Amino acid sequence: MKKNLLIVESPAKAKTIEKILGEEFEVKSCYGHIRDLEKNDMGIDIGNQFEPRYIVPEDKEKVVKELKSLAKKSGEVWLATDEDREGEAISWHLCEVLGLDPSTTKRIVFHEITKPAIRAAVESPRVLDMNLVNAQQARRILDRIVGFELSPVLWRKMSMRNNLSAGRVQSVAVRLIAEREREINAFNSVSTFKTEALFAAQDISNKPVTFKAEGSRFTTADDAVSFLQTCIGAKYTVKDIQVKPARKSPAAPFTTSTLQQEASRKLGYSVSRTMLLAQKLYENGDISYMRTDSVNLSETAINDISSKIKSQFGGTYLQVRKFKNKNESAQEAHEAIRPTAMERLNVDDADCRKLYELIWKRTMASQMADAELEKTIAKINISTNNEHLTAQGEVLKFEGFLKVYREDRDEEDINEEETTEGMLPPLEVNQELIFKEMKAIERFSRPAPRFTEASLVKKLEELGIGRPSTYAPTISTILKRGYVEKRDKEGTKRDYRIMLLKADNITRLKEQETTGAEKAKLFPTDLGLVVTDFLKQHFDDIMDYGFTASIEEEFDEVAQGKLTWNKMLKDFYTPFKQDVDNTIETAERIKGERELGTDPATGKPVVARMGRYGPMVQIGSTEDDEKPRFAKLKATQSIETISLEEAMDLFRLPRTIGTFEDMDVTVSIGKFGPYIAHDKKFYSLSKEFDPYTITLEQAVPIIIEKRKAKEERTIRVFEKEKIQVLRGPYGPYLKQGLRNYKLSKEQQERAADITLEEALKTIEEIKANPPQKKARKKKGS
DNA sequence: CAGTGAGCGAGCTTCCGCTTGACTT
Repeated sequence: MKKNLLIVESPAKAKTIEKILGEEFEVKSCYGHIRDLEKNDMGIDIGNQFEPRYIVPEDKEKVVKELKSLAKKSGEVWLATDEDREGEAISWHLCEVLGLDPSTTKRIVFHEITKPAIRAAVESPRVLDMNLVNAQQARRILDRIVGFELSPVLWRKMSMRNNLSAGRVQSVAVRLIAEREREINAFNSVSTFKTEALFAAQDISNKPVTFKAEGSRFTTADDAVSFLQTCIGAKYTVKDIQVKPARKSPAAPFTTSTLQQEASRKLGYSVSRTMLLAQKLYENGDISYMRTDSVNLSETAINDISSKIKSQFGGTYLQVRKFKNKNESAQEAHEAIRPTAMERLNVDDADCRKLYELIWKRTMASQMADAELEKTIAKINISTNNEHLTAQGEVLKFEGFLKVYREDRDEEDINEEETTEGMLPPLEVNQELIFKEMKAIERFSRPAPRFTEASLVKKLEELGIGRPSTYAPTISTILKRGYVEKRDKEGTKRDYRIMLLKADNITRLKEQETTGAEKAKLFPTDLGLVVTDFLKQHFDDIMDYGFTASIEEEFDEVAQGKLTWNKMLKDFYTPFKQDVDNTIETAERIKGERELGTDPATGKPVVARMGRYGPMVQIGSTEDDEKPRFAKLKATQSIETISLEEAMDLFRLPRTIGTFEDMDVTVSIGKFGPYIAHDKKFYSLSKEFDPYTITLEQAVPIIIEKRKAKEERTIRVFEKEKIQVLRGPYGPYLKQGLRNYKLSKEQQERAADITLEEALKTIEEIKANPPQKKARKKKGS
């Protein structure tokens, strides 16, 4: 009997399933989508009911060919792609390409790669759900329309660069970052004065300890001082003690988004690094599938985890839990991310180990008992006024899941008020306390922090925008387009006031703190801000945070057969296309201009705006007789925040800072950043030097150093032919003019002896037979 | 390789969501 062919999406999955199914089935993978819309003319016949034109992309031709020939040879073809909208569509495309009848071809689904789940699936095949397929087609076509109509609008209206893009997901992601930045810029920090007292006491073993109690907050320094004055000479008595039990529960097992968040907080990984390592672990069979929005664990997995918890910590630590997805947009085609075998505590690959451990711990904790705490709150009376102080303590009574795992929190979720920490010494009601000191400390309110990659993913997921497979690529896209930058920001120093009451005396102190320092955060560029403003102004509905959620509702209606996909698209397209046409016709070019003031020297206006080559400042206007002066903004400056003073500073380049070897040394900023020019040669400046302040004394050693480095790199020179043998990071190589040529291993070893003849011959050979670059993707034809 | 900044218009770019590899100027 011929074997049946079962097709799944992922090759790693195919291997596992083949083992489970045995003789009857050959299991193959189609590597995701096998067809896509043609790129020419959008790939859609808009006038003809939005009829899509599908093609097999070049990089999928091989897979499709193989599947076709296998399908011919096999018995029956079974489709086992993921059970969600995209998976259903992949199965339909397979039918179309392999010539299968969608109304009879066997379609099976499972949410976990376990023997019982797959056996059960094979027992009850169904056929394709064409409504679900149509919902996917509607999703695909709408995204194509939005992307391929909006992007060209930007090309027309922006004078800068020509690979700009816009889309349902990326443009909203940029908007989130842009708006957060403006919130931060507009934030007015307000300070309040937080009071706290220190008392001396003895702990259980009679050791002297101090503990803290908090009082009211005051809005002004005077109020705080007045309060401290009323406390002079006071007695402090415990008025009331409350002891309350409390519990903490573990977080759900990982989804793609929560894994990215925790790997970012605990390990400092970027979203793409996390996915790369997770992919390795998955391909190695160490973890379940890593692109998932489900928090569900299979029965098989729960049994495995349970027995591991029992053997390692004992039965009191076990608490089997079923987690539910909060998120409505979740499609739950897979399990949560978990180790495939809990007995494996670690993996060999050093790069993957930390991530694996994180997944292992989170998975264990999710099925462990609550942690039990005891919270103590003591209220303390002040004899000289009506205020009171509060001391809080917390004791862990039973560790529960905290034995293995504690979830980190985002900056923005950390509430400054929560200061419960440590234990309180034993206290009794009516006990008089030994007062040491009381402080009123100035504290400033803080704006919301900038997004990290991971906190952006969290926000997108909350809004139902994007999918587990696209979070990492979306971030790459907005970075690549230059809408957003990932960087650190140095903090600034700030004074804060402290009023100290000690030994019946009040003293005023001043201390310094650093504020606003950020690491690996997402900042919008001027380009991102300007494009966001433009899109919001003209395509408000697409930029709305609720847009995806609302069209998802319509896709659901299509999936339920209550709405036809063509009608849905028509209702969307008619007003959208009008907006597009309107915008092309009437909207002004995007400039993002901001007036900064007038140039003190000439009285001419100074503006900051987007130019052809990026953000810049300009003195005078192009209509003047005299040509305006231009200067590029520094990387950390923005059109929105640059001051007139900072702008005028930019016109200080190029500077001549002195002479060396009888020739001028000048400093400027060029295409490749700041540089020193001397004797018609250029020397790039490293970050530690500021071109605006660098001195001749600093510049000369740089010139000498670079000359020396160049000499050391040079192995041989054939002056007349302009050929050099140079030492590079990958060993010796040839350079003629501006082009580099590789030397063979054998040639590298005797680089110093290479003759002019041999060099010329090598270059000729390489020119005649250029090294194969990776084949460029051809456009859909 | 180290400057540009008007408007015109060749010919180019672009979306989101499934999936993995093949590269080291």
